[in-house]
Amino acid sequence: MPATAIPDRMTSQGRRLTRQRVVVAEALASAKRALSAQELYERVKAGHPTIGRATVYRALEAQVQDGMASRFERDGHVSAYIACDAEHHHHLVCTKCQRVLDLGETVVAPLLASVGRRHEFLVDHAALDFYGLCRSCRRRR
Amino acid sequence: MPATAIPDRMTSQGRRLTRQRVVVAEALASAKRALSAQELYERVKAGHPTIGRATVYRALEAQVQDGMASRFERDGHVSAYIACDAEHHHHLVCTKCQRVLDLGETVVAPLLASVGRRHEFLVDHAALDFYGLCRSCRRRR
DNA sequence: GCTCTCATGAGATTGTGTCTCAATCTACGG
DNA sequence: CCGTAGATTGAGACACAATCTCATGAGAGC
Repeated sequence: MPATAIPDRMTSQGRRLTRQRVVVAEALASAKRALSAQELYERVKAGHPTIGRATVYRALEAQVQDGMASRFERDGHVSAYIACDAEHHHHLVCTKCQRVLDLGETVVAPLLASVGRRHEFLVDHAALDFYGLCRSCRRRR
Repeated sequence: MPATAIPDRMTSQGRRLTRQRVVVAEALASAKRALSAQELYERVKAGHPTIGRATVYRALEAQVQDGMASRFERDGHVSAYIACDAEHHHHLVCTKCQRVLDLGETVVAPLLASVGRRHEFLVDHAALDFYGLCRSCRRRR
């Protein structure tokens, strides 16, 4: 039960604050791991049976735009989402337990800079997410 | 018309050399830019009207496995493919003209190493592809 | 409260990618 | 050079995530 006022961050861009988006944001924040839109939809639906699939998709898209969540690709062409703070950073995704570790921008900044310099390439965004096994899943092998 | 003997690289893993896979490989190699499976299917079909969609998908998958092509995600949950040599490397993808520049493994190796060290994370694979504007598209703005 | 919008929800629709299976073709041994 | 075993193909059906539509319902400023 975080004391963080999640709703405060959801009214940017003239967006209205609705109960549904709050519910989706709280569900994602409490998951502490990467979830696909479908998985999140099912979780939310347990407590709010009338919520629509499209609403969950739209809420997730809004969260990504507002910097409250991050999206990346899971095997099988499925988007997965993880709640995160607004600072731009990247992730280590455990392909087994779906837990996510943060990777600070400072670690990857040198790489981004050298790429832009060496190739005269204007980097818009980078898929800088690492997939593998986290420490505990690694030991369990 | 490259003199490179493309077929020589397609018989690994007990795979049989078929006309269809050669056609797909040549089409991708001559594209010089990233193509989705669907785009490639349409190109190939122009010269070989009886080829099946599934065959193109299977051929692309085989090429990725054999290190002859690389796959990455385009917006809208679509896989795109680019022909490349067997050395493992990453890419700079121009989101406007779909041309692809290579990014040598040496540039990203330090990052991979530091990630594994600092987080005790066993990196299986990383989405280390950069999306943005290449030099010529950048100037055209 | 009222009103103007925007958001929602239910389902249809889209589009990528996978699967099935009989017919066909490759590779290889004789 | 031919025959056989088994992988590959092609056509379409299928699975699935994601998007779109549009009437209904709810947010926010007055």
